[in-house]
Amino acid sequence: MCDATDQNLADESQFIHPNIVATVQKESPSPELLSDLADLYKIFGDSTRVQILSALRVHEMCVGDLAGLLNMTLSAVSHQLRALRANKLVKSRRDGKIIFYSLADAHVEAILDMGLEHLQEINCPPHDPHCFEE
Amino acid sequence: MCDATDQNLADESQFIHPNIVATVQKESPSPELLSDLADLYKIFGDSTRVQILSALRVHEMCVGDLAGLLNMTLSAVSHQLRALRANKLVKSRRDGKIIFYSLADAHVEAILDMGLEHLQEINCPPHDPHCFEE
DNA sequence: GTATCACTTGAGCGTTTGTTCAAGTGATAC
DNA sequence: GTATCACTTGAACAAACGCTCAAGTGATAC
Repeated sequence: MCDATDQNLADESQFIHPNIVATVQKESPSPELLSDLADLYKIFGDSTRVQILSALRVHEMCVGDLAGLLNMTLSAVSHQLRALRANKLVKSRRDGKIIFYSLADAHVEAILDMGLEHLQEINCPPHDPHCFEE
Repeated sequence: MCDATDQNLADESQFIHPNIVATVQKESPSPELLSDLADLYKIFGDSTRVQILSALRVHEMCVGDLAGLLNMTLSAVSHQLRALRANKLVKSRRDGKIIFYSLADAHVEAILDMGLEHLQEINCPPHDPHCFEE
């Protein structure tokens, strides 16, 4: 743990509220970890990849069927599957000539659900007073 | 240009496993909703924005302090705050000349936590000795 | 009024990203 | 062996993205 008087970064030179900045510096995760977090969300931040993940959530699928479902080329889907594989969000098994893809673990589903929940909240739910205007 | 066998449902025409595709089509959310979901995650998919959100989670902050904390220009931070505002992930209040930003609601924290949890699972799962696998 | 502060906004620019196209790999069938 | 199928991969290119710079806005102080 850090000393409470340690303000070597948030001193009086440049900050309007140095004490607040010092507190935030202490309590927020490191920029490196947050950068990894951003990289993870970046994978979910594409329509094609989210559609693939959402489809695989229902059933394992081969690349050709995924391409037909999304109305995209085999190559485009394969490129995105590569990104999903690299980030361990999907796994694959081979059966003869066909390769079946499926979600890597339950965490992927949880992340999808979390986002869908938030979307519903944002779109002014019927009986929720937390509906901002503008 | 579509061929004569192109149909709106997954029949025997182009798919290797038409019944699987049909099931997925029925059970997966619409492409429009999934596109909105991708747009939401896109906001979380940038290191600067995640750092801002993570900082605001600890305490409300003004733009200048955020810029100092992240070691970025006022303009760069303001541009990202605009994106966060547009997606209702942060809210602001004015106090004289200073504008304080804070997280819009608890859902934002939950999404951040979900991602951080997943990162920990990926790096060193408790029962899996498969660390540093590639 | 002018000046300053805190912040926003638009244009410009280099970097990143996602798709297409063409070529290549690995497995099955003959 | 050759042929075909299912899929992958690398290069290329347009579109989207994030930062910088300069100008602009709104509030306070004088």
